[in-house]
Amino acid sequence: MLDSMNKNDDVISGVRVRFAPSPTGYLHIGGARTALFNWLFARHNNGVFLLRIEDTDQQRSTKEATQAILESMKWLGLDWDEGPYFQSQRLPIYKRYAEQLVAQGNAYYDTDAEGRTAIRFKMQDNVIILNDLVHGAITFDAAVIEDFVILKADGFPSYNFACVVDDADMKITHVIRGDDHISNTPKQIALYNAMEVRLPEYAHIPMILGEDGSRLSKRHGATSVTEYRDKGYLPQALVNFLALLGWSPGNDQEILSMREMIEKFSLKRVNKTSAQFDNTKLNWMSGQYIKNTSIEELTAAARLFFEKSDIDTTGISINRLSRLIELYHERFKNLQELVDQTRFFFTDSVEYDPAATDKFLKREGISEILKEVYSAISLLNSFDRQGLEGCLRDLTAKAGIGFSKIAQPIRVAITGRSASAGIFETMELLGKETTLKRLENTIKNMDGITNAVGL
RNA sequence: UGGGAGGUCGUCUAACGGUAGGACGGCGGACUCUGGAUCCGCUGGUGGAGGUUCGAGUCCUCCCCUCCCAGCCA
Repeated sequence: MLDSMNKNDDVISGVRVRFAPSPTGYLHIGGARTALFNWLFARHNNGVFLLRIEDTDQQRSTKEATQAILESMKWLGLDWDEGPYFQSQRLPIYKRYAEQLVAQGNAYYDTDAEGRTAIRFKMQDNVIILNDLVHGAITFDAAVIEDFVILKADGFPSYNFACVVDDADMKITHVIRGDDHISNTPKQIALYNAMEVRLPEYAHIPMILGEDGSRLSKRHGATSVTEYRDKGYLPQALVNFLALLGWSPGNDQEILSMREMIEKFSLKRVNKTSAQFDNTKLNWMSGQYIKNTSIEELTAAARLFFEKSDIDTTGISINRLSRLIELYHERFKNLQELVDQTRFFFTDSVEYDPAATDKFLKREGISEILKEVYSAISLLNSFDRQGLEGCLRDLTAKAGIGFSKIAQPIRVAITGRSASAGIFETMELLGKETTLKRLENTIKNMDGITNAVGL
């Protein structure tokens, strides 16, 4: 590393860690958090972070999943120094080690009822102690662990074996992974011992659960990094949020840049308790990041996002689009919300929220009020926020009504919604022509309705 | 069932054995334009029962609950 991100004196030298997903689906947020902790640990210690694809299940592994995982890693900003290595390309290595274990008497050939012959590792009757960096010492009685397959009949290694062979071969110094692997660890330690390889350090980090406290699965809605990207979350926001699931910097600071996370990250401050993924708090954090992002940056990102949402922005200048973003800057928590809130800006056929029209338009006297608004502002020479405010406040003052009496009907008429950015700013941005047209259409529709009812 | 891990506000978290604090949410105000924006305030917790101790979220015992491993899945 040319520019060392960490100048603290707690740096461990020679650190090599890895993230080793199996390519059976998208990168989910639990895996992303495991990758993040490994990455933070590597960067904090100026070590090496490598990627290894555990594609040893020929049925379930796909090229598409591998691509999706790599893309998600890049999107999150988790760059790797080595790899990706593919276990499917290392078959001879596993075979060699497995046969050596057989030769040593630590493993044996075993044929099952279906006639498939595999190599099975023989567990001893000893006590195995795992000194975990997060959990402390954990003791296992190896006698209760059954012999397990290390090399399958198809020549592929099983998980525990491939993991140990590769971690040893790739000189991994710290194994940081989900604590669902704690129960696998005594098997892996037994393998290390049989292979006479030095053990890595272990840090088993707590799992991330769904919002109902159960293990993450598809029925929890969005669980993959890809889905959060597609909803328009900023990668840094998701990273920051994930970092704080199971780790804290030791104070009350919640918004941390990548650099700060790297500086402050320590396995000592990783806790043992699983965390439920709370989308509501993610939204809050995402909103914080949106607010801290410049209008220029947001405008560029928003344009891409609008296009992906089938909203044509080609006729809208950067200047005009950035004015829209500026108005809504503090009102959206992800780009999808921006799209939902500002659809009215891009179309002449505004979608009207029925609840909003019921509450603010389909009321007695509203049509008359809007007509007055219409004629008042159509006389304005400078259709800007100051001119509009002066004109409309004047109108309500003369009529002796509260300003919200006209603000809400106008808002619904021109945006279709009961909540929006400031009403003068919105009218200014839409422009005189569009504003008047929408008011006119609204008035026509209302009169049509009231006439029909015979009022 | 056997083995393993873990239980602090609804959620994420903090607390050398020494006043259980922060954040999100929720609720309530304020903003003579909305609120799903912003600001302010409030609410709410150590799974249960014993024990050790001047003092227990923290240490001990028993119980309860959740999750993981026990696949030729990872």
